[in-house]
Amino acid sequence: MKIATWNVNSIRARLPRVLAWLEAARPDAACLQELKCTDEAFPRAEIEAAGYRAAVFGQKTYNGVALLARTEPTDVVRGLDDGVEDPQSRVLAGTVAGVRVVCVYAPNGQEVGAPAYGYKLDWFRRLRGYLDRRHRPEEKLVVCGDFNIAPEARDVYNPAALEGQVLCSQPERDALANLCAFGLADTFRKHHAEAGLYSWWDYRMLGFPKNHGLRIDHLLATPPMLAACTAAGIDREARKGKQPSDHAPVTADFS
DNA sequence: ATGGTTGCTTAGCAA
Repeated sequence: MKIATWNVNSIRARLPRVLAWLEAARPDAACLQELKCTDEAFPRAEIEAAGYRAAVFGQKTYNGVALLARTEPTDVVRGLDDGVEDPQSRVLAGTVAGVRVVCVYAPNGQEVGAPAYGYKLDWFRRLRGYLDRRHRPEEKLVVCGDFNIAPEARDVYNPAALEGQVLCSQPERDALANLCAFGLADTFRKHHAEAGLYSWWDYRMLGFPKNHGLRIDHLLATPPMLAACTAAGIDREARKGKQPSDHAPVTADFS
C-alpha cells in the first residue's frame, strides 16, 4: 500500500499536474492540502475519471484538504471535532483499506510571535487532543500532510540563518514532538538519514534550482504502520517544470 | 530591513 501527501497549492490551478501525478505514482491513498476551494468547486468529476474517489473538506480561498483513494474513504471525519469555533478547514480523516488516514494542513504561523503563530501552537495541542480522544497508538494509523515545521537542522537548507525563525523555532518543534509523543514516528527518517532532502521550496529567489528548501511535509505512523513501512520518498520530479506547486509529494510504502 | 513568486480575487492577504 502506497500512501502519499501533497500540498498542491490550489487544486484547480494544479489539476493537470495532479492528474498526471496520480497516473504516474498510483498511490492507494493521497492526502491533498491547500485546495483553496469549496466542496462544490472541487473537481470531483475529473478526479473520479482518473480512478479516485475523494473525501473533501473545502474552504473558499484558503486551506482545504482532501483524501483520495480507489474506493470511497469510510467513516470520514471533518475538522478537529473539539467544539472550538474554527472556520479553517485543515483536518480530514478517513479509513482506506483498513488504515486510518488523517490528512492535515497545519497553520503556517507567519512569523514567530504573530497571532497566527499562537494559533499554530494551539492548533498542534488540539490535534494531539484529537488523537488522544479518538485513537490509540496500537491502531493502523497515519497522520500525514503539510505540518509547516522542519523537525531538525538537517531538514533546513540554511540552519544558521533559519533556526529560530518560523517553521524552525523550538516551540514549533516541541509542538510537533508532543504530537509524535502520542505514538507517531516519521516514516521518511526510517529510510533516509541524510541532510538536504526537502519537500518545499519557496517560489521566490530560485529556491528550487538552488535547493533552498525545507522538509515540512511528513507522513507520521503508529508503531504497527512504521514496522510495515518498506520505503519512503519525496517526488522531486513533481516540483519541476511549468506551474508546479511549491511542495513536492511525499510518499511511503507499507507491506 | 526589504524583496523575490504564486494563487485567489480583484488591492490585498496568505504562503
